[in-house]
Amino acid sequence: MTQSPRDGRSRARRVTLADVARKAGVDKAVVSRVVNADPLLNIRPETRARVNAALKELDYRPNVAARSLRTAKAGTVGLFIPDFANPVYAEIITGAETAAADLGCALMVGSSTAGRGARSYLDLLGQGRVDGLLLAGGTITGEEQATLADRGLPWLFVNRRGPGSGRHVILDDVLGARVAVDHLLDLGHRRIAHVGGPPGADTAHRRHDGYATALRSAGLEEDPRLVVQDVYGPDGGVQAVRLLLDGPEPPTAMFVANVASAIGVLSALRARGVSVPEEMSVVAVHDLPLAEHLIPPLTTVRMPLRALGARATKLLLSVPADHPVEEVVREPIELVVRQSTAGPRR
Amino acid sequence: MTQSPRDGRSRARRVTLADVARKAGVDKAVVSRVVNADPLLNIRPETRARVNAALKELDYRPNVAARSLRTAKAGTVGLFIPDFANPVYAEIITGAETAAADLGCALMVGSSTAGRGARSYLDLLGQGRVDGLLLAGGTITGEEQATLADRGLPWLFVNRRGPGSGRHVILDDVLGARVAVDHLLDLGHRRIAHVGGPPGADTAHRRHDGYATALRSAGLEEDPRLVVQDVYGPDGGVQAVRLLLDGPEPPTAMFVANVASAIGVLSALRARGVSVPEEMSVVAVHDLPLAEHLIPPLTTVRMPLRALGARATKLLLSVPADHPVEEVVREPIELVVRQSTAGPRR
DNA sequence: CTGAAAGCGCTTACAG
DNA sequence: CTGAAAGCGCTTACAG
Repeated sequence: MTQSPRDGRSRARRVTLADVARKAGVDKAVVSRVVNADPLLNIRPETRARVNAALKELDYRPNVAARSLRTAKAGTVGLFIPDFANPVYAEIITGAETAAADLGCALMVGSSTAGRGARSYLDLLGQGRVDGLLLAGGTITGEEQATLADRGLPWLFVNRRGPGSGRHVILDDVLGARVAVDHLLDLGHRRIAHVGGPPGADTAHRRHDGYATALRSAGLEEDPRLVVQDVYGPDGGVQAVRLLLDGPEPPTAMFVANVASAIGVLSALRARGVSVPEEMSVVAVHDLPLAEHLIPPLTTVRMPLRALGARATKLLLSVPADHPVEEVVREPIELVVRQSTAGPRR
Repeated sequence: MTQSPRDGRSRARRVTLADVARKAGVDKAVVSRVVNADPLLNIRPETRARVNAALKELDYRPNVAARSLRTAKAGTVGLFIPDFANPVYAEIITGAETAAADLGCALMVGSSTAGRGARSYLDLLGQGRVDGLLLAGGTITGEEQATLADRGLPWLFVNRRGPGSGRHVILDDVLGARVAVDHLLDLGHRRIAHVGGPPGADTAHRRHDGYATALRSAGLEEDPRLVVQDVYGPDGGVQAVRLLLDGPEPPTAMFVANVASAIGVLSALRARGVSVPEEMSVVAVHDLPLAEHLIPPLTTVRMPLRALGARATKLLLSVPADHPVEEVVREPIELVVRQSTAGPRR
């Protein structure tokens, strides 16, 4: 605790509403209304001009704490993610950040990587630090959810459906998966494996759905030996390749639920001497700048992650906390064909 | 503007200090001192117990806005980065987040990806939203820096030296580069290229320094035709490979200033049929989980990015704004040898 | 050892 | 058309 009087903040006293009011020769209530563009304010143009001049001259900025205290609104939305290192969340964050800024709000992102998990993040939020909380991916315990509800904090699950919450915004993962699998089917593949996400993940569930649906539409039956579930990430992909290639009748193509897993899939295939796409086609969900530079460049399905983050932010801020939100973001999903997919060798 | 009275926040009135005081039968000043563990408070053990019981029973959480208004401290530190998608920043963020939490602070991260750049982020911060600002990477214009100073907001450059600021925390990039280049020298390489970062980047400058120093220590002279500067990122790497391989006397090894560029280097080398490490060794700064799964697995120099983020946060919060900070984080730098480096073919 | 009071900087009915 | 006043929930000298 440095309690020095010269700690840099006290340098110049901040400009307050009262300063502006004095300079403009009006009451601070008037200044407040001008600042907030109160539509009910009926003010003489010359008075408004005087106020605006004073505002500008003194470079007035409202004190956020005072405003928050008075209005019981923080002007901030929280976003909780599992890990900053996951580029999928980077896209969601960017979308949320943009939307929040458009609404005049700040965004406060927290992750569980910092160690203590969602609980300690919730503690930090305290009372009034955020107006609502976006919960992206990861897992929230029942206790944590109860804590949220206790605090009267509106929350919204992003990219996953919460346990019976009825408050979530997701992407059309079923369609995304279908697009990927249809691409493989169009190329002529019939033995198509699915490198799925972890059993607990809602996105994994929905992508598996899309995979099954696509096969069915093509008159194919799902072969359980061709479906592997593992963590999203390179290690999951490595593991999946081992299981799939050691099976009795290996696939000719793989639909990978996540681009991070696909990185592991490509490296494991190479390590085993399986060439892509000649001997194995690979397509994954989520496009990243990286995908183009993998070896070979990876065919992906681009999902509207930014739109997801933006939409979630808007809904969190506009829909009352006790109303249900169950939205699927309908921005276009795009197949990005690169060099990891080709027809099966015959 | 939804002005509905049922907006979810008003559901249950929040518990205030006064509620706790009433329940415990003391004045709220006492509760405040207990909550904040005021060392000057001399309180009868039984009174303290009563207060603590009431605190727990009502599940009291201080109102951050009220506290901030009173103390003129936000309890939040801001971190501004160029892009969430860059995994290097992910590590810095995680370090900062952990340190902030340890100090009882929240972290507010903003990026310039959201469009409007540093200026609009600064506007959002308004007055009192953060106690200080960490500026990682990227570029800050003189005007922006002036704005910062005007607001009396302490700031600190992270992983770069600000223009004459005298307030920064960086890593020992010179050493990191030396470690990488020494590794190549030890393997027997003599024609070692440098795929450097953009001319404006301070880290690029320091890594180039380390490269030059290492060569000199080995009695070698820097060949300007073997040094290429380009953006940090796969595209920069692709570009660099083209320039280097088309030269008169191509290198046998490449020291790449950034792992993101190395991804492009590997893919470009492969596209040109140059095998790694047989015909070309590649080593890059920054280790990522990804590096192990590149083809071939990439040899890297692991830099203490988390420690950097953590240290910067601590310094920002403890060193007065008008004092200089010029620190190099001395956590260990580690060479991670994988399969992209080998002796030169002869 | 504990209480009463002032005040941080705003916003918002209300009065004139 | 503009002003005076109350109050959001804290913290902190100060009084007793």
